[in-house]
Amino acid sequence: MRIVFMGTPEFAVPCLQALLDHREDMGLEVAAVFTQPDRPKGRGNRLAASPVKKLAEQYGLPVYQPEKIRRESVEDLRALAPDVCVTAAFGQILSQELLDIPPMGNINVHASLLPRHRGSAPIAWAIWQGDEELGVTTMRMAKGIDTGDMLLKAALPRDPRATCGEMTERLSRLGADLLIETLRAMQQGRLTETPQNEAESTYDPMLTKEMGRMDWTKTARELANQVLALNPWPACTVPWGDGRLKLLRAEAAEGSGAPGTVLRADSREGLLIACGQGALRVTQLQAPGGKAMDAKDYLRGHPVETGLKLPAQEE
RNA sequence: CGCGGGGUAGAGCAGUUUGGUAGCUCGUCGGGCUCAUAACCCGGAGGUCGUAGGUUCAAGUCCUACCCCCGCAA
Repeated sequence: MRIVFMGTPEFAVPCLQALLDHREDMGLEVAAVFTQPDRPKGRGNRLAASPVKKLAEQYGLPVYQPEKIRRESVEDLRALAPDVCVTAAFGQILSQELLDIPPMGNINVHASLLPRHRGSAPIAWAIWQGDEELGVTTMRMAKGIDTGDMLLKAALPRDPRATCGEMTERLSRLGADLLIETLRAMQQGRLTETPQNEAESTYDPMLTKEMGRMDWTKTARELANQVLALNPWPACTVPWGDGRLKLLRAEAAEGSGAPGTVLRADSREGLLIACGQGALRVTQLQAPGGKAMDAKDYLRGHPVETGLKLPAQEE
């Protein structure tokens, strides 16, 4: 089975790796990899290859990095003559013209239990909304964003301590296994396609920095979900000195006071802040210019006054 | 040459401007108080101040080079 793989971030890496691992026993052949162009990144603004590109290069696979795949790559893809096209967090929308090329169709690995959480940040939104289960779905690709028929699903129970970053890692491995299962079923002709229930579908927008602002009038539980959901990016923040304090991990706790008031701040209790209902215990944070550390460690060197008031709602 | 912060006890920090025998909070060890304690009191251990060189009577502090870490922006 001749495959063209399209993916970009860390989440897509296990999928590509899985395809490569099953070249022998399943007769898979990765003909080429499409990924987003190198972007300036990090200190020094040097161009950085995507995680998928790095893996592809390790295996000497042909790499295509079109700025606009719909405009630039129709002929390339046609020439590659794939049987099937597999995508995972590629970051560009494929046109119908591209989707029509592989005779066995297109398979996408999406990091949610569809039809919930269509869109580009499904894991963060699932955590933020307090879903009891997170998961991955393999699907056919269709016009529209994440609207195609579903193939297989796999789920994990919600972990009240896990950040979006950590869940992304777990789900990426789950997704890779599910992809292999899906291809195996396809080869054996026992793949069933299930249309998504449009009534139950939700589409979640891309994350933005503004979403990291804290509304302390919300419940401690909601805010704890928000903190975990937005870690590592864009991260929840509160005004702090000349900059902003990042809240990286938190949990709902007991406590009451005017929303935004620091109730406790010591190396035993951590940073406890009053919410609309209950209080949020910040357990890991990052000060402006500093690195991430446990709240308890931070407070040893940077005493915080009890009673300090953070803005209950920003702008 | 994108902008910037930093490397000082196990942890988090102060001290560097105005060189002069290394300090704070927590942890840790021992003792005490207490029905008891994460509380309190007393006492102790623990640091070649990132590396190399230089200036000086004297360098954590000034100068030079190098290594490592991190934040922002994108």
